[in-house]
Amino acid sequence: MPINLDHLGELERTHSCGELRASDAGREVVLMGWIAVRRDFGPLTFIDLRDRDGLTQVVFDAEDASAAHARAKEVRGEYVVAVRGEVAARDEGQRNPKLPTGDVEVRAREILVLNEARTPPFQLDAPTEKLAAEEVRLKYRYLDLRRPFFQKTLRLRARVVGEIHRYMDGEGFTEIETPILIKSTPEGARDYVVPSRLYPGRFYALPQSPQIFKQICMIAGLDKYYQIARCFRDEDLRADRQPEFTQLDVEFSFATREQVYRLIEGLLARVFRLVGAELQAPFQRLTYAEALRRYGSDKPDLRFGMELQDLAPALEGTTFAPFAAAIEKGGEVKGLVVRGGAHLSRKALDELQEFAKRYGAGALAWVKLGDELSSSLLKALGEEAVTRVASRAGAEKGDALLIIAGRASVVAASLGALRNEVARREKLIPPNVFAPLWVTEFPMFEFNETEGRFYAMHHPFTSPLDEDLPLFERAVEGGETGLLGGLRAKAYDAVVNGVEVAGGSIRIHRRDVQRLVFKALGLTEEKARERFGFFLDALEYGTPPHGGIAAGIERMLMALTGIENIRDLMAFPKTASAADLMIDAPGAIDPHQLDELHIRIVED
RNA sequence: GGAACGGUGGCCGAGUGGAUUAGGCACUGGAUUGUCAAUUCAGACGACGCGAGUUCAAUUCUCGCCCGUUCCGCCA
Repeated sequence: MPINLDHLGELERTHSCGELRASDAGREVVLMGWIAVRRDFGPLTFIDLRDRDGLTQVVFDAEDASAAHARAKEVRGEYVVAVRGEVAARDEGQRNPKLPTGDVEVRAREILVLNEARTPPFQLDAPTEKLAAEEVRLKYRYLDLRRPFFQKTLRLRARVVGEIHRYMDGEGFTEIETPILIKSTPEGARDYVVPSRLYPGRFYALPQSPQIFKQICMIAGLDKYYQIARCFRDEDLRADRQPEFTQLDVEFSFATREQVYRLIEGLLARVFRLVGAELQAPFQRLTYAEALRRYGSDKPDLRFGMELQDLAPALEGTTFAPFAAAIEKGGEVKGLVVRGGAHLSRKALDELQEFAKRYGAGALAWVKLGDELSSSLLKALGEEAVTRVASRAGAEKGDALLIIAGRASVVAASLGALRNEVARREKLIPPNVFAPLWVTEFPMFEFNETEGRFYAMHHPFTSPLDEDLPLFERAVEGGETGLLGGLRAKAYDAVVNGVEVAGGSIRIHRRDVQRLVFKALGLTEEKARERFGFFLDALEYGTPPHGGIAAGIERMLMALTGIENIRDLMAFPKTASAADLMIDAPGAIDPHQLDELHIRIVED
């Protein structure tokens, strides 16, 4: 049934719903917001009024203000109202310690109903475990975002971005915008593409990152560039990946790696201070090779130990086929010690094996040092060998040892993932700890087995280590292609708590080195010209040495808050199949629009 | 491209080869002067994701598809 609405008129808010305290008692205030809940006691009615700042309890007393009280009976959940009244300190026993405003209430003299609301499709104040499915919440995103959780995280996000601007400005960087409609470049992720109306059959691409433009800025003498840039990648999604996301993009001239490290350490320290966390600079450093060897990951979570142990030395001469084969073929046998893991059940170990198999592991062997020794390897190796392996790994009484054998890449991937999984399950990750590090010396190239050729691990503009340059020349000009896999790049990632928050490199500024890279990638001079001609030209007009980094805003927030889902850190995210459930995108377009764009749809 | 898990009223959630198909929240009306996820009484609404198959009978079993989440591949 319809309710007659009041006009806001010239009435103005005096306070938000989150800021009144006992010291405000006696003050006449005007609050505006949404009805969170109404509690009706007949002549006495309470309303929790909500806005972005919090909740304030408003009391309507039929004796004090009968008109307002009657009006308050008509409002329902999510109605929008303005309340004028007096702040009153609550009596002992009536305070609500759960609310910052819980020591006061507003005794209403007047209520204006500014808008009504349909009954919401889901409960905004449901406890986390009873929260409506994300599918429903994404469809009604504007309601979901009213929840304090999003009000809080989105404002934190804004504060982070604000802090970044202040820091970069203070460091003398110039904010420069680069275009969104650009051209598709080969390699890297799939592009999102925009058809051109004026050029039939031609397309713009949305940037995967402003990479080339920021290097052009360096060639242009802008010296210190930054931008908070939207990036687009048409690849399958994950809990930490969205088709569009935001990066702090940075590039500066005459850059050394050490300067980049210092800049970003300062930035992350400032940003993390917003949540009261102190990051110790300089950050620890691990080379890519060492990170993989010790943690099985190029973004190790250093909040806990549990390093991978090489068990091959304790297995010399073993006849146990899986281990013997792995070692013989140049693979590895490695394990990780789970402190206090002897209690792990057979079922739990089976689950962990299933987990490891996703990463290509053949099997998961285990040893438990409980009251008595138990192990999946007891029959195959015998008690003595099992004990030797366990002691080699550093396992002690009460521990468990998890072992995987196989190709080095599989052992690293599966044990690295297992390390995180076990730490999470066994609660071995200390709370409120932040462990930042730099991973350095990434390989220049990565061999793609399916395509039988090398790809740039970072991107094709990444500079090799100076000392690897002679090797690089030999590999490319001397045809010793096999050497490419061993070349190291001036590339680096910043990692916090296992989250890759930033990645970058010193770039190539010399035309001759750039030529070598293209050649190594199998790009002919003509192909390179066709795709990057303008850039290769630019490189020949006095390019300063330069380098930079890009830091994912959402990734930073994940590390900062511990929130594991990127969708919870963006206002309007897409589903795992890249759909927007609120606006129902992507959508079909008008045949007339298709004509204009010279596009015909082919049904398959 | 592959895999796992899930889809039951507006929301959460139990359940079953067959019967009037739990319960809670939300909703509507009443009672109610200190609640804060108020309480209480009454009421109304109304669902088994879609399609095919098996069966006398399918929300339940089978297959395919769609949607959501997570993971592998992919993401320079």
